[in-house]
Amino acid sequence: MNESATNETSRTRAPRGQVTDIYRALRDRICLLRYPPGMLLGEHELAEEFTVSRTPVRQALQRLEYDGLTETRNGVGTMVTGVDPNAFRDIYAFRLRLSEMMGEFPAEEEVPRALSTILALQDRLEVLKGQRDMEAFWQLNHELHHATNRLIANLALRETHERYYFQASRIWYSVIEAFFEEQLADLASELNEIAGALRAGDIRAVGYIQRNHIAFGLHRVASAHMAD
Amino acid sequence: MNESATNETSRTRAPRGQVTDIYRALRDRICLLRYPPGMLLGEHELAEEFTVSRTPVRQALQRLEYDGLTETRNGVGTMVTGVDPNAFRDIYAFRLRLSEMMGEFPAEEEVPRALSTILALQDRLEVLKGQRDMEAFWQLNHELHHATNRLIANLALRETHERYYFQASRIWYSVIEAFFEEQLADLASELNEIAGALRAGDIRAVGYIQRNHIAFGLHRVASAHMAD
DNA sequence: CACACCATAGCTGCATACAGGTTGGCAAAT
DNA sequence: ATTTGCCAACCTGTATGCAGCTATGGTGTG
Repeated sequence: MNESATNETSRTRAPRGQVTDIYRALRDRICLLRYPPGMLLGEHELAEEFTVSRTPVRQALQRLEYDGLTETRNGVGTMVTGVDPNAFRDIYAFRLRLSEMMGEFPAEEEVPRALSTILALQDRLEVLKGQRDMEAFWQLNHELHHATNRLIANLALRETHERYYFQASRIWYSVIEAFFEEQLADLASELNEIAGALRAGDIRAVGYIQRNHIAFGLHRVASAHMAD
Repeated sequence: MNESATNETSRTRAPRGQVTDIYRALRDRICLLRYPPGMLLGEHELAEEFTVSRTPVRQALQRLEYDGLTETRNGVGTMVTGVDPNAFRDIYAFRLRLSEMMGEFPAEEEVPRALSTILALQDRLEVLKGQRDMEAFWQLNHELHHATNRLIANLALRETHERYYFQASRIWYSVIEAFFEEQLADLASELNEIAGALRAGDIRAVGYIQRNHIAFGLHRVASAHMAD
């Protein structure tokens, strides 16, 4: 099991060292829902897995807590945070606005790379249609995010865009299973639209496409919660 | 010397413990420029000052590094980061957009408290006009920021607004002295305008006022850098 | 006198021991 | 049988020792 294959996230201010590796591994596990909300993590246990002492593990966990992905309580452990409905609405509303903003800071030179990434993702999505592989689906979403993130020329916006993507990604937990086919179709058309926009070199359009699909997802989650 | 008087910053996800105290104290010192860019901090030294071991100090320093306020190099120490002109432009452009966004998430119930805070700040600014007390000026700016920050009803936007405020505040380092009177006058009119907007209950206006004054500051910094 | 090399002091990164806190279960009393 | 109080196991928070790295100053040589 090669955990170090954290596919080189868009390093904004490239930090280095094994702490960052652990951080990324845990963050991906949380966002890929292999560590579902409410799960309790032990420092000693993780230290054993990564073959280090508790110290670097603690550092990684503290960064996760700072990101709002976990919550550490003395004498208990570190828990993957759940989904606070209020925070959830805030994050989504904010992400809508961030996506709309993307077009204001276009990184033109990244368009070719992004396009080729998107095309590759389309192929992989085709393969996915037969199965019901959640994790692969998540991975695909992640890579789409990274591809579009690189189209942002503004460092601050890019950081924020990424930050809240990770926070938002866990929210699908409750709806992912119920709406799997719909989301698959949605992602397919999103990829299509983005490919078209990139061929036209229109980064602003990419932002709006992303915004709309975030809104669709928001609607889906909202209706799922109505059903409660 | 009572360092624990870190005037209770707008706790978004209230973390507690002495690590956070140390973090806030150091962050304020950096943003108040008592620790100027390039300054080297030693863990042992800080540990002595706060009467703790290196461990909590290290945690605070790591959070500062994560915020982009410091940079830690092995074998050397932790250095207060300088001002990268590119990052500087990005942060300012982003902050402009964030301020414009404020009006979309108004926290109406906070208006009275904000107004009374602003009025108090006006009085304190009057006192300041005679002297040339940089630190008091900074403190005033900080409190203005906190007052307006509370007017944002969206947690994600509020966090981001705060995050980049702290990053941006250090940038004035190079211009603060040259433009002190101008900035004093600017702050006075900003307070006036905000007071007016708050009396009208118009939070959107507060955002636009803030946006404009950020833009003024940006122009000032830019022209100062032209002079190089 | 200039330059290169090396030793050394000081710093951060990591590991580990200890202290403080929380939880769950067991036992005893009602 | 139920409830209550206590204790023990486990977990995080903190302190400290050690290893690795960096910079600097002094020394030896050209």
